[in-house]
Order: sequence, then structure tokens, then C-alpha cells
Amino acid sequence: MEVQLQIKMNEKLFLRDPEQTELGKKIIQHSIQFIHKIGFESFTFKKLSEDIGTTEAGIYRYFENKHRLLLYIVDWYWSWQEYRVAFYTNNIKEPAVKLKKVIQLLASTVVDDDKTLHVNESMLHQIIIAEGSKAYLTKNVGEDNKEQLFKPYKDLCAVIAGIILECNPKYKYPRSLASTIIEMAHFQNFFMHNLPSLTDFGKTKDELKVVSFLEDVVFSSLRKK
Amino acid sequence: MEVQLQIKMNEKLFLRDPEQTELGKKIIQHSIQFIHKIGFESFTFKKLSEDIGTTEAGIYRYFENKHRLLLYIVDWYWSWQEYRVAFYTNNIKEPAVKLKKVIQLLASTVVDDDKTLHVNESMLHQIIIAEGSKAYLTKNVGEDNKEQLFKPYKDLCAVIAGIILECNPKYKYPRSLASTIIEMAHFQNFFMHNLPSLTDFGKTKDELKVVSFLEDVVFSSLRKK
DNA sequence: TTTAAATGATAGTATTACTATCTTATTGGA
DNA sequence: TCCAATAAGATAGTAATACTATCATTTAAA
Repeated sequence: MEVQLQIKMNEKLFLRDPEQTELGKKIIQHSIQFIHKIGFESFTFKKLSEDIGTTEAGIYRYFENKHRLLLYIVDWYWSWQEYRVAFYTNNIKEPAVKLKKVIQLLASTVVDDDKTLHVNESMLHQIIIAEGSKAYLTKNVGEDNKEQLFKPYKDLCAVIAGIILECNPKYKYPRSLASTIIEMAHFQNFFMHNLPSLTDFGKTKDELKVVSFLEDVVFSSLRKK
Repeated sequence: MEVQLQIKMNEKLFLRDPEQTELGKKIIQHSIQFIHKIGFESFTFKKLSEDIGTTEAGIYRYFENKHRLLLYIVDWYWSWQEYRVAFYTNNIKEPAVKLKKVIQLLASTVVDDDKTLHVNESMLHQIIIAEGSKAYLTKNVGEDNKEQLFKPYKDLCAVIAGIILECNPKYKYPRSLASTIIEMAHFQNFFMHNLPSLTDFGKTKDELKVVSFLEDVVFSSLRKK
């Protein structure tokens, strides 16, 4: 069986839908590689166009500016993670087991599953760790939020908050705990690799320890008192 | 009694010490106001120089580029927070009470205490919430870290990890929990104001609830099992 | 087969992120 | 007090960035 995953993106993210054309797909593919390589600050449409073999104007026909392109990539990532959460927690009865699965999905390195051929999921995961927060840490959050540009993140957060409440219906902070899991799954990974003394995993650099830490925090909080 | 707080900054942060001159102090003061107003992305040395009434070249004599200036401001903030932690937890015997104080210091809005006249601490607090992570979320983290540019953050994290261990010497993740407290004290505040559905405090926008959430997470984790 | 849509090629502009140089204040020490 | 640093001001210049505009050419749908 050959399944192809298609994620429907918010149309406000782009000027021309990159999924619909070869050039569009190339833009996404090469952006991910290029941002991963040089970082979002150094990344420009000029450099990207040279990398792809098109022109700057060509890229501008798809995306207003590089921040919108980042938002596109980030949104794609969170939609994809929500899909993964739905897929891998499906049919699990025990909410605590579901929640463990969620933590594992968010905090461990992704193995590229080839369901979406033009996206390298593992590289994408690393980009989101390092650049993801820049999507919302801007003076434009309010406006962007009105255009629903953070919906995939918020949806994922809501799904996780739901599982948290299944574990303990009386827990008072399901959404904040959910966003804490999401953010820390990424930040602890970033710290572990780049500022190791901010974590307890600097020696081994073992992602499974981030998972253990998060499980410990989460299930201590959810234990009925 | 009049006390003036002076923080010794890493000399690699600047080309000329801004604490030593009027212009230098103006640069810091106006940077904080200006970044707060227009955001770090739109902030340029040109605009800053016009705001101050000096020239672009004048700013470049103090700071290599705007990222170094951000690092200067961020480092100052974390050093100042470490000082506050030391000051306000001094003489507290009970480690749990100390830790509560720490959470409160990090997660509540700062009241400008006028100990440092050229820094508006409340505005600074808000800048660090929105822009602080950008100090390390760069391709240059490794290099910057070698130059000790994240020392104040790491020192504060170590202090908090120490208090965590006082609360429960067997706790396995003191550093990760400390960096989680620090990051979430800021992120939950940012989310509450800008992406409220990622938190449980969107309705009231009450910072004390962030404090309660963090206390709940932290003390659940530290309870001996 | 025609025609609209997408792409390529090229040019141009305002702003950013610097570096360089020269002159004028200021200040602190012999 | 005067000399010599040192800091600041004024101005100029450059390469890169972040776009917008135009026109020709290719491609694909009706």
C-alpha cells in the first residue's frame, strides 16, 4: 500500500500554492535544507533562488517574504505532528499510554517515513527546534494570529490538553502543561546539544532522557493528590 | 541609604564599555525602549542613532552589531535576576520557600526598583520575554558559548538547580527543571498575552496564575515518591 | 490551436549593515 | 596651563538585503 500524505495549508500563507507546481515543491524542499544549513537569519530569497536555479522574483511569486515561508514550514510541521499523534495514539485505550506516546513523538528525532517525498522530516524537526519560536516571537504575532497562522500549533496543543484531561479530569492547567510539553520537547533538545549545562543530559546527549524528564514532570503533575 | 547596583559585564560583549560614558548609557537605555517599541527585527543602529541624536558610527564604536547588543542586554538581565534571587532568598531556611520565591521573581512583572537608573527593569523584562531566546537561537550559539556569552543564564540556572536539590537531593533532573522554570516563566507569560489558547490564563491574563502553574509543576515533581 | 498561466531574465530602489576618514570637543596628567 | 589622548560628530562609501516592476518566453489546459 502506498499512501501519500497531503496537508491542506492556510491559503493566507502563500501567494501561489507551492504544493501545486514543481517549482513550488522545490522551494519548500530547498528552503528546509538551506535554513537547516545556514540558519534563518542568513537565509535569503536571493541565495535560495540561486540554490534552486531560479530567480529571486520567482520565489516572491510564491511567498511574500521569508517570514511567511517560515510560517508555512512551521505550520506544515505542526499539522504533521498532529497527524502523527492521531495516527499513533489511535486505538490506545489508556490515556497515560497515549500521553507517553505523544511525548515520545515530540521529543525524539524523527525518522523520515517517506510518506511525503519532498519534505525531509528529520531535517524539518531540527529546523523547528532551532527556528520554530521565531514564527511567533515577533511584533506581528497579533496580526498573524488573527489570520489563523498559528492554528496548527494551537490545534496540537488542544489535542494534547484533551489527553491530559483524560488522564486527570481535575487537572487545572491542561493547556499550559500541553504547551510546556511541546516547547520543552524542543528546547531541552536544543540545550542538550548547544548549551548542555542547562540540562542533565549533556554528557550522553541522549534524546530518550529528554523523554524521561518530560514523563517525570508530566505524570508527577497529573497524579491525583 | 542609597545603593547603586553595578553589574560587571563580559568584555567580549562590547568594543567600548557602555557603562563608562554618557553616550554608552544612552545606547543601552534607548535600545531597551526602542526594541520594546518596534521589536528586535525592525531595530537598526541607524534608527537607534537618530533616536539618541548621535550617528550610526557612534553606536558601532560600542557594539559590533545588533546581536551583540542584544546579548549585552540579555546578559545584564540574567545577572540582575541572579542578584535578585540571591537578595530575596537570603536568610530563608526552608528550600521550598526559596524555590517559591524564585518562581515568583521570574514569573511576575518586575517593579522598577530604581537601583539602576539607566535601565527600566519592567520594560527589560518584557523585552527578554519576547526577544530573549533569539540570543541563543542562532547558528552562532557554539562560538558565542565559547566566549562565555551565556554565562549569566547558565549561572542562574545552576543556582536554581542547587535550590531544587536542596528541596529533594534525589531529584534526577535539577538543571532541566531549572531551565524549564526559567523558560516557562517567560513563555507562559508571552502565550497568555499573545496566543492565549496555549495557556489556561487567557481570560484573566493574571500573572499570578503562571506562578501557580509553575509551583504546581515543580512541587509535584519534587515530592518524594 | 489558442490562450491563459507560470516562469525566466533583467533592471531598479530604498534600506541595512557595515567600514573608513577626517575634524572637533573633552578631559586628565605632566 | 598646555599637551596629548580619547571620545564624539560629520560625512562618505560599499556590498548585500528586501523587495517591485516589466517584458519575453515556455508550458499546459480549454
